[in-house]
Amino acid sequence: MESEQTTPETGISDRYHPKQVETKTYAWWESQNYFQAADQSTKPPFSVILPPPNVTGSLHMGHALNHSIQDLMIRWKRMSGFNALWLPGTDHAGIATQTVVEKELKKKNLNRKTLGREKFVEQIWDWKNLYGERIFEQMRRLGDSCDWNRKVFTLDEGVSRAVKKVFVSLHKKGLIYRGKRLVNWSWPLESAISDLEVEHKNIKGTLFHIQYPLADQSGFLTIATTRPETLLGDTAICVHPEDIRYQGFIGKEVIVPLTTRKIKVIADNAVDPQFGTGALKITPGHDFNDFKVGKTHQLELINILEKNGTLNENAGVYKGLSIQEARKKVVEDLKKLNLLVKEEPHPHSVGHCQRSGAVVEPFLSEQWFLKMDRLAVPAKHVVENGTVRFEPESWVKVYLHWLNNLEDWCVSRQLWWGHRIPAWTCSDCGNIQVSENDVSYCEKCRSANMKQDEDVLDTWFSSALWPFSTMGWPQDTETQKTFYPTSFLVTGHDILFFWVARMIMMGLEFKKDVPFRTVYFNGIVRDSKGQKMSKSVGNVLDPLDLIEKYGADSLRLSLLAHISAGRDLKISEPRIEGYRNFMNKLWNASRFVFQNCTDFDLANFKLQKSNLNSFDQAIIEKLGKCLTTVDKSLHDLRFADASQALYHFVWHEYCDWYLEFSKSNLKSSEKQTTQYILLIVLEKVLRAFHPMIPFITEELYQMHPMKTGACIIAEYPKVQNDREFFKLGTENAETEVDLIKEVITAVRNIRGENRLSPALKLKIRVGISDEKTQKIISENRSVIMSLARLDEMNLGEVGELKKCAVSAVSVKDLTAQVIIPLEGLVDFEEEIKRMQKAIEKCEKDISLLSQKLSNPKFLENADEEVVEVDKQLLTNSQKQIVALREGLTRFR
RNA sequence: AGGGGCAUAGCUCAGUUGGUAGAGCGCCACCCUUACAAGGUGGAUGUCAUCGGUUCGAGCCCGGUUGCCCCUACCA
Repeated sequence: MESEQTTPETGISDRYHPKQVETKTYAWWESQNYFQAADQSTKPPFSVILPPPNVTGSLHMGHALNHSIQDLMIRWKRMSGFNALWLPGTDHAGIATQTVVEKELKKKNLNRKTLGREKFVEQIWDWKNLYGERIFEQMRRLGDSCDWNRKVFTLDEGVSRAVKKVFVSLHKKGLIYRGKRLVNWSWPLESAISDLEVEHKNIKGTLFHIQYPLADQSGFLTIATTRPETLLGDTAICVHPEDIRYQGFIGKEVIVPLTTRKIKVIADNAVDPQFGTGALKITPGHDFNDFKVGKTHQLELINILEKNGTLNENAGVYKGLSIQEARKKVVEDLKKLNLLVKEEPHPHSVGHCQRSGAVVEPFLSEQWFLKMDRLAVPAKHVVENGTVRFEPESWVKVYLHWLNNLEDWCVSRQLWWGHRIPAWTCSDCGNIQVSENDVSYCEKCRSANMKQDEDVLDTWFSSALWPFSTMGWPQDTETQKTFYPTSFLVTGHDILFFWVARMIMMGLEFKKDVPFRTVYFNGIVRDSKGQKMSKSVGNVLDPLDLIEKYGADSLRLSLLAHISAGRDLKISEPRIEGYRNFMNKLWNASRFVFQNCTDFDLANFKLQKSNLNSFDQAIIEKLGKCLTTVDKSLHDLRFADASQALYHFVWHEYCDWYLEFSKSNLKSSEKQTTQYILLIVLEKVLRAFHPMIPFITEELYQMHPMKTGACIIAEYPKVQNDREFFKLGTENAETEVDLIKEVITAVRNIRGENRLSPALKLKIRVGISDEKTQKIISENRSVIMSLARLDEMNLGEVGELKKCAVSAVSVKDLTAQVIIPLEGLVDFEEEIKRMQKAIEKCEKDISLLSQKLSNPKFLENADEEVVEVDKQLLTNSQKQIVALREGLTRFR
């Protein structure tokens, strides 16, 4: 049975309900314009551009991770006095979007070809206007604090202008050129794709050995191929020049099977004599290597394919067949002619189109290319010299290696959705004009028959300009002056080449400065078994479901608390549940504080340093250390460390101990001081935790009597900014409190090990041999008695140990023995075991430490501090073992 | 083939100048102790993959081996 309790005085529920908080809070932040950054400000700038999600996209776990990091950084910087801009936008995602809309059309029995370009593009726009910003709504659920007023779409007019300008400028510089080349062709898309869009997959293929009859009928030459149908485009046979088997064949002619064409046998080093038969058929029109060989030997180039992947008239009777069909047919026909001499299984890797999944065919066509070598040089430098920092650094090598081995980038796509290439061809004289503005007549022949290029640009072309095209470039805007270069980029390493490298090149070329200072590579979110999440496997976790179930903060923290740069992250529901429990813990701790502080008079309270007890000083000390760790971790981009430090402080320092100590202090004359410390520590924690878990912290902050406005724009707590307060914390108090905790833990331990009921109040004795310890224990008698559940505690000599459990505690130079008479309470066997174990541990320590300390080389070489610590440990262990042994003998 | 990464408690992972192995989850036991059972208290569990080297001292540094993962390129 679950029952919902609320506190009458405060009306706060005893469980945290994220749903009741999140939407309301987000709407409030947005209405107050808290996410807005200013183009001009006296504050230092901090800017992040959102890697633009596809308009077809919906929020997945990858986004959740990536955005949690960005939002953490933005909120942290915003609270730390920066003019923080998180600039959102979406990507038109050429192929992806076109595919989605085509599918929609298919349902209505339409297709893009019958619709025509103009109508089809209209349809896509309609679709985009309907669904294109769905992901922004989902981002709001996560809590992303983007400056929504600045949202950009890659096909917006401003961005389009930037794209045209860059294209024209690169063309003028001779970096963009048109060329007829072999490209990776995706026949379902009927478009070229870039090298990066080709995915290599290992498949089980077949190696066919095929005989080519010599033209002089003196015999055969046998070649091996995995793609027999391409023989229809063969224009040579090639062997290695030093291959003795084939010396007699070089220069002769063979007949291409199934045709009447005669082709030459040539020699080239490109052939590996070890592979297959050592003879290679050359098909320059359909193979990248053959294309090169064809070029050096000036071979004819035969194209046997149509754009849609069927064979053309050059394939003779095979015309109209698909590649697969043709392959089957060719093999059959070769068999009939007894020209197929061998088929062997041959595993090899084949390029597939990343988008459509089809096998990529090398295909000769006219495309636009961007020369990369010149752009790559400065892009290498800025990463080498650290102007752009990669985190983790290991990606630098990968990046440089790629830039050193660059092919030119095929930037044209035979699609309809995207930035149309700003180039016009004269139908009369063939002149090509590239221009930012529409071209109406030919500059060469004055003809008005100018036709714009049908192709659009690769989506990544506009993405490469994103850091400045979103800020109004090519116009000279204040936004750019303030926020370019951006401060921080968070992205997956899968788009290091697609996007990051190209942004660096374009930024340097057109803004003369890097696009960002730091790139943080987040890993991939995997399922609990380490598998990639995929629909077909059915292991996809939907962030929106998780938010619905556990709240956005739980999701964010479970991601943030476990990331380390560049490493993949396994996530499962039980983990998120754990962080949901933490939210509840924080909620209830706050509830406790608010309940107990309803009578606290903040306005008239004046903190007296002398009123602070050890617990107060110790918790301030711990909080200071925690905040220092958080600050350092965030600067070092160690988000997990920062999150865990706060998590640990809240649960295991503040809740487990300070709150418990406060219960008796709230009844004492120090009540007001305790209330104040309870409140102020919580208030700082809420602010410090806000960037990771914004919703719950804002909600609790709004209930907090010390709030000033909104948590989201409150100052981020830092020890340096609050020296007066943190000076109140002391190491001495921390040590004292640690000793008190140890004593309490010792009693609980004996109780637990001996299965003594928590309800049973115990009588104990604490053996003490120094005044300092004596003072601490006696001053905190009531707290110890209450938390250890005692009804009697005597201090003094160790005394009589007959039938007593003994536990020795020590913190730094403070030591004590906790002695509990167990006569009549327990089965002694358990207690004997416990004490024997403790003695064994002591013995082990003593032997290890004394061995170390008697080694002269250790004393010589080790740091003084290390030696001191070890000496202290040894002394303590020696003291402890005496009492334990004594106790054990008296037990029997 | 080249490059990179990983191997630590049953699971997921920390462990940043080398100084006696940690957390969370899970597990076991006892507890509705007036913030929280989405909780409290206590407990068990590791030849830190393997071999060798450097060192007074190695989870950490160096070299070899094994196993898994990723990237780039090629595979007629």
